[in-house]
Amino acid sequence: MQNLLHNLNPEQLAAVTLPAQPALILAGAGSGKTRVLTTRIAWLVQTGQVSPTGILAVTFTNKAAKEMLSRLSAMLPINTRGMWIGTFHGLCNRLLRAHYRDAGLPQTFQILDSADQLSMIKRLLKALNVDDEKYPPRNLMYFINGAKDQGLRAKDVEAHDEYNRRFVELYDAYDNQCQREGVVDFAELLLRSYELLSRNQPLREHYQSRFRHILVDEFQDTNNLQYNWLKLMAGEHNAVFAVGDDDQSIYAFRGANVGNMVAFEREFRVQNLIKLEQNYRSHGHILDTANTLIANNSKRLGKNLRTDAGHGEPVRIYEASSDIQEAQWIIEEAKSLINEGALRSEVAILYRSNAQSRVIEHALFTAGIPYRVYGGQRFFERAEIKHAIAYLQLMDNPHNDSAFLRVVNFPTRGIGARSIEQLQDASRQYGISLYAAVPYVAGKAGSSLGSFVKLVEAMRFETQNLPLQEMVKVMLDMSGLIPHYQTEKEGADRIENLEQLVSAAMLFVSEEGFGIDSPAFLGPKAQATAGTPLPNGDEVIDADAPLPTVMSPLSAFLSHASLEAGDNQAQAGQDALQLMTVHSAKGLEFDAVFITGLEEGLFPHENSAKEEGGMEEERRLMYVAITRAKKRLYMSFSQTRMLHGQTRYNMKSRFFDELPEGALKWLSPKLQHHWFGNKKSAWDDAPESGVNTIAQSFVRKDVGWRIGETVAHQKFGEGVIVNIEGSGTNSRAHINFGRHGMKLLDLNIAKLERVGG
DNA sequence: ATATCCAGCGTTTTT
DNA sequence: CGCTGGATAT
Repeated sequence: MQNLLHNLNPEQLAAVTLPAQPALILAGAGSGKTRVLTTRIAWLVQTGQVSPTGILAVTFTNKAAKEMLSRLSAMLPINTRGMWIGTFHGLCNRLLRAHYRDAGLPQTFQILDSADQLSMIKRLLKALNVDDEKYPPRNLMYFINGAKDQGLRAKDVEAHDEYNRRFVELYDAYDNQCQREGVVDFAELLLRSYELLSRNQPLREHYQSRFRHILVDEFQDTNNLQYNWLKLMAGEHNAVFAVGDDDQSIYAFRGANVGNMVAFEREFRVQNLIKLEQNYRSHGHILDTANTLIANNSKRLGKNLRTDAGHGEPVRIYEASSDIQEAQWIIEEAKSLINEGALRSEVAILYRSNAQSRVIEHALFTAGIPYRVYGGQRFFERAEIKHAIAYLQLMDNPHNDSAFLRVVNFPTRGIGARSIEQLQDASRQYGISLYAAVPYVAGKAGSSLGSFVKLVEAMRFETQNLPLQEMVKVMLDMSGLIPHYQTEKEGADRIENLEQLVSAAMLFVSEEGFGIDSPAFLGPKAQATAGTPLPNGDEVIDADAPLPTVMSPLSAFLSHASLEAGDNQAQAGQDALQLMTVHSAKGLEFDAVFITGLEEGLFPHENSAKEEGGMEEERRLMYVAITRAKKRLYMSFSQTRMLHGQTRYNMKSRFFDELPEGALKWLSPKLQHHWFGNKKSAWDDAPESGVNTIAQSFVRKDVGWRIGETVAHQKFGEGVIVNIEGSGTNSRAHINFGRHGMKLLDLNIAKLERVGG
């Protein structure tokens, strides 16, 4: 135990060893948050205060859960089985699998990912003859998910007008359809288990008496439903240990509610509030920069990071003439960092929106520097994998209409739109799944559909009692997917991925313990004598009953495929520069970080101005970006940028005005906007020549002002001339005043001053 | 049933 | 600019 606690600072130690009471840990960036969480669990177990089965630890991502698990097994001699450590969704899935009957779900219920959900909604709208111009599927999806995240069923949603009433109706119809098909979306996993626990008292009390300690990671990211779920699990007596950082709350747009931190403090009457402000990641100037910036936010719980590391290097700021030139500068700097011995994987290039990566990628590609872009397509999201998964889904639950439609005619087997229409009519008429409706379709369509049903049934029959990876192999053989892709020109990669699916299944079996000697493979009879009672309504059984009794390996694998879509970074393996959005950088750290495109409209993003609290969220995002850097931080912005096919002239980000001058070093002379003045500007010697010539073509000498020029206005401050129209006494200019927005000013009336010229 | 064209659109994302 | 999805042509 001494080992466990040594090397903790006083605040960390205090947090780790708090009594079994509600606690809120405000953990700043790089303050050892994960360490505190895992050490707390290890300490509780090791001091005998709680058995491993009494621990419930919740995270948002699978990555975080895995990290916690692996650190724990390094700390504790005992195995971590029996602890519930996972994502909200993963844990809810576990709960629902164990108590599927009480939850009103079929044993083989399947999980829709966002793409499945959207296609299901589209299908529903079509079936109900709803105008999808008036009710866009995407909006309906947001509506449904938003309501579920608030814990609201269709009947609970208040609609104030006809339009919204229709949304509510469609929400209800959607839920009914899901129930018919035996599928649940992500939000449903949470809502369903929330409802299960709240109406089933014995079950609730069972879990409440089990989980004495509930630990929550990234608490600032919880939505209202998750918060209420936690409240239910905690009951009156369990100790909730919430760790979070309000300054790093950047997911309001998807329902996260920072207010949960304050609510938690109040509702749980938190007596133990500990701030972790000692930062072990960044050098002083970087930290000062972060602190000074975030101090501009008014809604904060209050926290100031400190470091023992010394000032370190100043934060370098660079003004580029164009996005292309910005990219070239980044690459030059990155090159010299690497020459100085930096690892490529320790250098990150961050941007606000994905579209910005293109220019940077292009430059990196040309320069032949290995790089890796995060946020690409994930393994289980690939089309060929989705098709294979759909076959597996049909084998496990043939009433999944989405899966049915995806592969009924893939590879093509002569089942066209007309056959499907007939089938959908029948399914609607009898209120049954497409699969079940097949016998009701007559004629040629009926017979080709019939042979598809026979195929699925043959797959089920052939794979009975086979290990999971063999099931996948048989499915691949019988489906005809591989021959189909063999005839495609780009099919080789797809076939390779399909083969990887077999490996994924194998890996899953070995990791999750669905091995060959697990009861699942002993067949139904052996299972019945294995002595584990099946869950039913009369008896509370714990979700720790050996999983195969509640979930077949196939069901488990399909859950895994939906809940953990796989790696989302390309070209893993080699040492490469790291490119990603600021959002995906959260939780990571790098020796050197570039924050790029720091311009009004981009970062802070223009849309954030419209939203309540939007600007503060952008500032937190900037805070997250800054605090990713350990030793060296660069920030850059550009005077012109190609966005959506047109050139934009942006002001530099307002965030520059909120940084401590003493910690900064401007690499380019300030105020270089006089492109066409007498002085030679810094980038006249730049390797590319596009910008000046393009801009020059817009010079309007007759009105005395130039496009791209920075001007100052008494009321609006500094702005950039974006366009000039008219001439002489009738000339007006569109000027981008950044935070004051775009203005159209009469050049003969407005009193403008040149800036820097 | 597949290829090709064009209109429309464009913040952030995990499960 | 570059992608997606719907509509049309072969």
